[in-house]
Amino acid sequence: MPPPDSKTRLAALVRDAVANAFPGTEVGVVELDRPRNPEHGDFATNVALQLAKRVGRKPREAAEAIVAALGKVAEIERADIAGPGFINLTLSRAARFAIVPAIHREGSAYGRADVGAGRKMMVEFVSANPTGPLHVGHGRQAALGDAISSLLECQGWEVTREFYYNDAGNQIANLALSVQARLREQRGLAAEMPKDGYHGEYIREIAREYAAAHFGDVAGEELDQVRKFAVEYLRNEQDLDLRAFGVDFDSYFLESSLYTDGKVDETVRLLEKAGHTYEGEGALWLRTTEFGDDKDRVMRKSDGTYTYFVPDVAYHLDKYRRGFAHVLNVQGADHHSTVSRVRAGLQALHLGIPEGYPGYALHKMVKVMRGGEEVKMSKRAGDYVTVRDLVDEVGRDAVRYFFLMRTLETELLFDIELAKSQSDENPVYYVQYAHARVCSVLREWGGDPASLAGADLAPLVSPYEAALAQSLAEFPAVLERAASEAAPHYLTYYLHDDVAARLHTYYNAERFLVDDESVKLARLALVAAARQVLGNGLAVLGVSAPERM
RNA sequence: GCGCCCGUAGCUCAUCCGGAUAGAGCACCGGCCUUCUAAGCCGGGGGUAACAGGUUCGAAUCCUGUCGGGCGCGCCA
Repeated sequence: MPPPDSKTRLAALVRDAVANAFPGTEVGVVELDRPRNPEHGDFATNVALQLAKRVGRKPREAAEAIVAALGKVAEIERADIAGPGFINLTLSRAARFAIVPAIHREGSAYGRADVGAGRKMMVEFVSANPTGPLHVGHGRQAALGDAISSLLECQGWEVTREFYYNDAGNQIANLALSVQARLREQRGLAAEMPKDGYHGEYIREIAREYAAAHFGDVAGEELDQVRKFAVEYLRNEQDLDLRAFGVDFDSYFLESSLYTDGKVDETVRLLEKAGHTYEGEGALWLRTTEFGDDKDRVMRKSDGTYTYFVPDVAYHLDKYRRGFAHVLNVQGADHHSTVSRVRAGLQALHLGIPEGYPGYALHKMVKVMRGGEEVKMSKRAGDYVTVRDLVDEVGRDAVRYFFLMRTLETELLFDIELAKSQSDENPVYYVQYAHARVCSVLREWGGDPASLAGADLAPLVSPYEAALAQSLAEFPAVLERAASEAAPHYLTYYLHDDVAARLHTYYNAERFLVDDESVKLARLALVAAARQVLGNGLAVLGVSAPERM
């Protein structure tokens, strides 16, 4: 394991100082912030402000007592009291650059942690129904789910990426009827699209493919056969799209298997046995209101079939039984009502499943703009932008990065013209370019990068170098936060604003391949460490880190 | 009507587990390429953080209300 970074170490020192200055006072976690203003040192803490009232002292006096108790420490060059009572800490140079050899030592493992301790975690995402190609919303989800999975893996979780697809139910029936109608149409027979049919061009394509695969088989238009063909066809198309997008799943789960394996029936029996069901209006209901839902839910309709709610509960019970005590479902926010419903259903089983199970990461939908106008998307009308379109036109890296830059709760605006015509301005290039630039410098230098691990860093004196080293030291904390909050955007902003930007600034301010050998090696060691962090970060996001651009 | 989310620069968005002067990209203005990649760097203009209260030494951040927007409220999935 890596040694604690300077921030952790400083926090511990301050904590001890507080304990010494004010014996018997509960300190809790000491927060260290990185001030925006460099004059405020490398780290600042507000402990004195928070403690002042409790210890009956003025904030500045409390700060003075803490600084006095801190005494002289090798890592800290200065401890100043500022403003209402902030304590500003300035690191010694050695402490500031200690991160550089550590990064060289750890290489691609730098930033990893072990909070997961090898425990199993399932991330379910995309889970598109096989009724059409993947659209931009699925693209956002694919990018998010994959990045969140990678983040969790970085934190020591054993992650399984699962895709759940609904291959049963009305939507599939409509798909089959739609294809069948096109098929008959193409054969010159009487045909009528179902009321809720799918009108996209791809339905005609499936019909043509079907006809080609069943040449001369005039009778071969039975619904069941058409349905199987269409589902298989679309599943394959979706897989191709996902592969082109660089997303791989560990497992695919079929909703239909819940019926064939008897898991739906078993779930119903368990719920009845637990005593939370009742008959009413010809249907079987579950009292989900007893578990936080806002109204009771129908389990079995009066026609004898189940609502989607039952297989949903059966599916999550199955996840739990497969040994996934930790599950994160990445879904569109339009599904948020299912959260309380599924959890209520699981609680009603009385099987000891935790209340917050499963976890959810809900994201807002993607709004597509074309030429300044919103593209209204309708799946049934077949009018929408696919993942394939985006990857072909904008490029995989740019699309992924763009999807990951936004917080989940923001509606994501994807301007097609902008993405296409100005793809050079996409932030991903800025980050990739920073990586390529360092590669270029190291190529030019021609030495062995591994030899930089032991470089003497004393020649590093500029503020650009201090700032860059500080940013590099924050990488593990950024990963930790991004993983625990399922928020990859923390990582995209960090790579862009804190690493790439500082690297570009440094690049413009100083030359690396200077005559003075010791200065050269020190600078190369620093930028090589930056390259490592960029590479590690981009790998987590599923974005390539090019050596040349 | 009820529930969840959102409202920050001309535009797209960060910051939000309370901290010091609210940041970045695009757009606009002015500088920087005989030098390791100018897809870059430096500087400038641009803000009542929707609005009104409250809590606090301190609020974009927490609480309440109002207004505006999105999503969800089926024996559809």
